Amino acid sequence: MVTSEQVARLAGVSRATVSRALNGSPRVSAEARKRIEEAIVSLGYEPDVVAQSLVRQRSRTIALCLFFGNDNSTVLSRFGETQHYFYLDMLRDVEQEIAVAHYDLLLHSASTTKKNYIRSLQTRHIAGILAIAMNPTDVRIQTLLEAEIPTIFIDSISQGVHSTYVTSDNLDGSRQATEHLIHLGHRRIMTLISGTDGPVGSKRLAGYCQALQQAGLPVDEQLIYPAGWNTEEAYQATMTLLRERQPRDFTAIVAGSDLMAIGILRAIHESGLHVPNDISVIGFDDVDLCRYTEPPLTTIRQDRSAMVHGAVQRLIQMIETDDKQEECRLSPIITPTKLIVRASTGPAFLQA
Amino acid sequence: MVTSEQVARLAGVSRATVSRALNGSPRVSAEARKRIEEAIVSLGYEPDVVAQSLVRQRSRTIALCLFFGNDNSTVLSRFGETQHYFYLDMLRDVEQEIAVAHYDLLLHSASTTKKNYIRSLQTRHIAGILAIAMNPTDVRIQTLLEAEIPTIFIDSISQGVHSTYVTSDNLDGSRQATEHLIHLGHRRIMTLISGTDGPVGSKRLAGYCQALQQAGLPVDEQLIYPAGWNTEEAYQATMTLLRERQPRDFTAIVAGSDLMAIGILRAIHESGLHVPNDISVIGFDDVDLCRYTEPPLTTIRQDRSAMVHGAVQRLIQMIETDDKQEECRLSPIITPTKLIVRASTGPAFLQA
DNA sequence: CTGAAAGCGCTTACAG
DNA sequence: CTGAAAGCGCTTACAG
Repeated sequence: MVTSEQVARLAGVSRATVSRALNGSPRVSAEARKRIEEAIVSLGYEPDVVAQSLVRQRSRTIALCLFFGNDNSTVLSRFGETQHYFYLDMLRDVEQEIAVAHYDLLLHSASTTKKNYIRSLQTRHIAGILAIAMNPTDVRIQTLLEAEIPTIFIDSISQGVHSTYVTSDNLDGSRQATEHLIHLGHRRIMTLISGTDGPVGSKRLAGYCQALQQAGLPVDEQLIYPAGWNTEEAYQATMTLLRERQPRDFTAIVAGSDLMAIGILRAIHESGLHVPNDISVIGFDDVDLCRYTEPPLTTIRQDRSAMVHGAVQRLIQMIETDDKQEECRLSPIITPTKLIVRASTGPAFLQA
Repeated sequence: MVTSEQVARLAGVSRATVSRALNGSPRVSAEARKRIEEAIVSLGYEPDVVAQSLVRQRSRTIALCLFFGNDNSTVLSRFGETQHYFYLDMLRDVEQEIAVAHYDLLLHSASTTKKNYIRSLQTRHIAGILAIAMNPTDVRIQTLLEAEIPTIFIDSISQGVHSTYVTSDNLDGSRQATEHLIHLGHRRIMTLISGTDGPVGSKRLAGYCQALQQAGLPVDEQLIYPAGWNTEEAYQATMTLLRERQPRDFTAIVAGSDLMAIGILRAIHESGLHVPNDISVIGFDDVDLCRYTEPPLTTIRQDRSAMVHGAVQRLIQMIETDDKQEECRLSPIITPTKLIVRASTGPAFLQA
């Protein structure tokens, strides 16, 4: 490995000067800077990131913390589960943004105890944390808040001195979805909804209710059906629904998410019914898969790019003000949503 | 931050002894060890990982290198593309295995030049690399080989002093798939295949041919149709196929992958045909999604767990022998595949 | 503008 | 079995 010592020798200066040149200090003469740059190129020098982290007491690394279960699972462990596909789609944008900002991304596996978890983040001198928690009451959220490491939450309404959050306008999105169905003539609109105790589910439910009320339609308890976020539970719930509700008392379904909608579509198919002629279905998220469902899924698009961009910018801003020992309370970001019409929704006139 | 200095003071020993106790050296008295352990607990001490990495000249970090395009993209950047879903499913198993072995996983974004890429891995003192390259001629494979960092490749046939690979028995899997269709009475079996210049595609094509030959069926060039690994290209290819082949000269399709099969199913649906009554379709990989396609997809399962377990064990073994300055050429691992029958394949007697 | 020196938190021969 | 000392590769007051 080439060290700064070798660069210094070749350039005829001290390691201190090499370091200054590298870090853009103004206190380096033009000649010295030139010789150093030449030496760096000819030796193929690149500073040792580990040594830099030690002396700076901070590495340019951002840790990803995904709390999807209540266990001490690994970051990606539950990505195979359909309820998390949306966040997965998000992850690649996260990596891209973080790379542009010259940070590394660490998938650090949670250790057994709460305290150790923070400690291990600290002993790695993590610069910041990007956190996604499915369960709003997950104790690890509080743990992160206490760690005093700059943290940005996605879809968790958690704020503090070193943390803030970014989320979609879930209420408005769900309102648009429901409104779309109302415009198509639907009057009995079911919603299969998840996590109404959490920030995402509760807003989506509220948006559904708001659209009905604005249209002068009653909010019927019978039309609000709870289910898990995943495809399988949505499938099971729909099967139950179609079996029990005879004659059927709804003509459309607002799904809590796209992956739930996929389960719903499957249940409707299996029951010998047609989408959208018999039942219209609308999703939420706009994952890539929507184009390939049968039929292609009408949905509400979350602006992933805006969410990720906002999240990373906020996080880096927190890291930098933290470096200067300043306090920094940043406001959250709420990104807009948008209706994407495909083929799973249609007019209600075909129904009884 | 609690340091080893503080632990040493509290335990009445030197930092050297604390370090020895921590690293399981036998040269520590029972009493000293006991006092040190107590001090560690009472102070909540955990060693600084960055400092350890510096002095050991090696961090307990494994870098993930995914080369999916020919660009300098980030690790996850192309995961939204359907052709990579299988590897994504794999990634969570990778993380799990690596966590169990007490290593961290780094998503390190590729820098611009070939040389810099290795340098930046080195300046981070990466212990090992887990690499997946879609394109067998990707120059970065060679770059990795030259880096002399322990590397395990998945699905790339690359070996060296510090590297080996793990892959499925793609030939046998594809043979099983084709045989399954032959057993169902199909005689004109199409294959939509990708990357026949690479290790995966070429083996799958070979398996298809082998099954036909063993059954005494001719290998007809007309039945081998190249397409990209992704859903969209498979969809387009199938649409073209169904349009151009009138009357249709095949009754079944062996897809290069599950995600290709999804595009194929969609094209068949849109053409007004039925799966499996008109055309049988079989995939490859057995991703989670297979259960939710319409109809559920018959496929060949790759043993992800075995692949990942083998990969991580091999990698760690290489890291450890590398630590001892020993040379270590490990043999590759070829994991078995298995036919999973669902509803997208059926008997051929319904066709003309 | 520049260099000598101290220090980040650990580990590891070396001497005892 | 144990401690003092050197060292991993860098940065940063400090003095000039």
